[in-house]
Amino acid sequence: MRQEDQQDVRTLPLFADMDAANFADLMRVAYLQTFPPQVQLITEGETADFLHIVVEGTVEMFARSNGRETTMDVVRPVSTFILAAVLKDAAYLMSARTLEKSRILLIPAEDIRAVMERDADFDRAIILELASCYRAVVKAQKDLKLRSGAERLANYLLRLNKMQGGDGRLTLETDKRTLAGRLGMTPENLSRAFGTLRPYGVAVNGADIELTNLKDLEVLAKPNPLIDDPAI
Amino acid sequence: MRQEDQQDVRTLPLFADMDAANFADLMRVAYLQTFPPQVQLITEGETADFLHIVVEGTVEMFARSNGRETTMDVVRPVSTFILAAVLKDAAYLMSARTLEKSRILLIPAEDIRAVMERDADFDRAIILELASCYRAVVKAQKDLKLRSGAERLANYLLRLNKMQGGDGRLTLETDKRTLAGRLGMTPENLSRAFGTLRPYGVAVNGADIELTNLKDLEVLAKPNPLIDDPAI
DNA sequence: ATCGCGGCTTGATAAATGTCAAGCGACCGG
DNA sequence: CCGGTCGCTTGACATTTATCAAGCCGCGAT
Repeated sequence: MRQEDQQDVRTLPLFADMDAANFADLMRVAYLQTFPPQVQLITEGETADFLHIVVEGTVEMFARSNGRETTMDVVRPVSTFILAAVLKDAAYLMSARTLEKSRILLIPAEDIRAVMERDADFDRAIILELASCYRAVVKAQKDLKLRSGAERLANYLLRLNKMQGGDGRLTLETDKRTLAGRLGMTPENLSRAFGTLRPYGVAVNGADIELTNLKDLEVLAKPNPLIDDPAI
Repeated sequence: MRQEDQQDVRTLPLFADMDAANFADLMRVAYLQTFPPQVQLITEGETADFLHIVVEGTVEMFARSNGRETTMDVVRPVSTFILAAVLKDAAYLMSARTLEKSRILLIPAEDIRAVMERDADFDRAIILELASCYRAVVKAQKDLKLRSGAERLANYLLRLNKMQGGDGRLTLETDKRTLAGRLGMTPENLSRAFGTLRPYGVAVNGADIELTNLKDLEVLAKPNPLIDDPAI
């Protein structure tokens, strides 16, 4: 494992404050693996063997039931996923697959739990991380239950715009099929939602989007910090 | 505060393993308050001053955006709510109101955070509690995104049946309006969903429900432990 | 008992969303 | 260059869900 990757992982809030020796222990038992696109990393229902950290690439979290499938989240570097299952030593609730070539750091779940037993700083970092994850899902649920499809798309675009510099020019992070699932709609409906937003200054060219009338778009989207602000 | 209530709170996983002196400290600064029905306890957007624990009664968690409102959860004794906001010292993402006369234990947020700094057992209990809360919301999101309204109702009835003895006779815990919001539909649609389930052996009489054909109902509902099993 | 209110249901209709099928256009391999 | 695949879009249609309006029913107050 490259020193540089290790540094990146260390900067994660989850690991930043923990004891150096404990961090070194985790890195010793961890291993880094590179996966091609469209590889399923974990499957819902299996028990959590490893904490996963996306060091490079993109990972989609998804879930199935009946015959249906939906995207739950898209994870980009550098961040962890399925922390809760690892801590509870429980079954994964979501599956994960790579969307592009990705490097994933795998830390055995039992080692995470062992360090948790002896490193109080790590515990506090875990608490804050879990609390943030929890709040993120609550926000996603409010988004789903309180907004229409077009409104969800509009707010997503406004958030992405802010993340990418806020100049009104932005690029989608995934293909539109995945974006549709994430927004809780079908790909066909996503196309139509883009159509609905055109009069509000949303110009689409493949994955490149231009927002030429932020004011009107915000009137439609009615962004709400308690749903859309990732920092809260 | 009654000794009996204190014992009930102590049995919560969150407090069960913590140091006795620290628990006593928390109980000393906590205060118990009784509220009539339909009192709003907290408002989304305000910062988290207290950890709330429902000792008796029922509390509805809800959220608003645009002009819409939805039920996020219904909390019954004995359990905590808005733990994540307290730990992060952040704004509430949800509002809460009593549905019936309720006794609520309030513990100042700063005291919770102070004990968290010095009690490692408490930290581990918080971690498990937060991980459980997180997984509960993930399950709720899967329920919303992967099932139709009637399917959500069918699975809800099956879960409630199990919780109330599993003999096919059960009583709804809230009025139907609140249940509808919780299931992500309008009250009108809940009525129609009950109608859809009648051929599957669901007999409704006010808040009393009888399930006379569990087999058929399960074929329709297709329950999935990774959504419906609260223990996982 | 009667009135009125609130919770719930029902019907009619509209809006949102999903499904199925077709077609366009970019990209890739032969 | 050609043919095929794939992602996306579009149209027609079905289904689901929401909205609006009316009515029913049980219950408490008068």
